[in-house]
Amino acid sequence: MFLFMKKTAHFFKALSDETRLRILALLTHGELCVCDLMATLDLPQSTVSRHLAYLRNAGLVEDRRQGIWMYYRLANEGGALHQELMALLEKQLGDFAQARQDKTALQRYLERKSDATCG
Amino acid sequence: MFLFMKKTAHFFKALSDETRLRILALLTHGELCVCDLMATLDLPQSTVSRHLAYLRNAGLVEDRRQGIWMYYRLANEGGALHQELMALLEKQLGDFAQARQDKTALQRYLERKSDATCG
DNA sequence: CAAGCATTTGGCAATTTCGCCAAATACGGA
DNA sequence: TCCGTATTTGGCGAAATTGCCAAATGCTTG
Repeated sequence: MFLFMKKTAHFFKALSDETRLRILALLTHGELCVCDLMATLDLPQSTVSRHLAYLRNAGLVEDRRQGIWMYYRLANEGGALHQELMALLEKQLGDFAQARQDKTALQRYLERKSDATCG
Repeated sequence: MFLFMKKTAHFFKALSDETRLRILALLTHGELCVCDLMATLDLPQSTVSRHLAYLRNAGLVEDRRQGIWMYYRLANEGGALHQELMALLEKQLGDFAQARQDKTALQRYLERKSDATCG
């Protein structure tokens, strides 16, 4: 049921910030831990956490706790508009210069990351 | 070229307000004058004008001056993301309760409107 | 339960946004 | 050019947003 404009406006507001778009682009490659995101984006934990909370409230991501780590992934529930919009985003987000850069940074980080940490 | 996140974020920000979504929904029925919009939405001219300016800056609508009247319509230029998003919106905006209500109000207003005014 | 790491939340300053009134601007007609 | 109508813009206060630091919370392990 995605019939209320207020909710939809909130949904779009969640998409209206560059940092959140970067996070969503990274999440199109799969579930990630907060620490992965802060390392990749080079932002303080609290900033990343705030944006993730914003995305969760808007229904764009879902979280999962595993021990001390919180994993976030793209949400796949939602109404028709949500579904189609997410499909569109997953298809297009990778085209952004910033997203490509972030993807490289993520890969480099994941290679170096010790198995002892999350994931 | 819709490759810059900042621009895309701004685009989504334009979609993140209920009043602007209502305006866009009305414009899916065709070009409208500012006075049509303010009568239909029951909002002051300045408020409508500000939202239209916001939408124009974000590339979502185009304007056309005819005498003293300004007509606004949905923009059809833009990159792939813009195009697909607009198609999605035009398809779905009519499903909102508020949009249906506004559409009725618009029709009623257009019937009563004197031919002497705009349009 | 104490320590330590991962994460969230409180709070602050700077910026943006929103709705509205009032003033300015744009245009057409007398 | 002056007037009236349509529209935009300036400016105000209230509210939301953003990024960050610091403090609080959650969870696991000893």
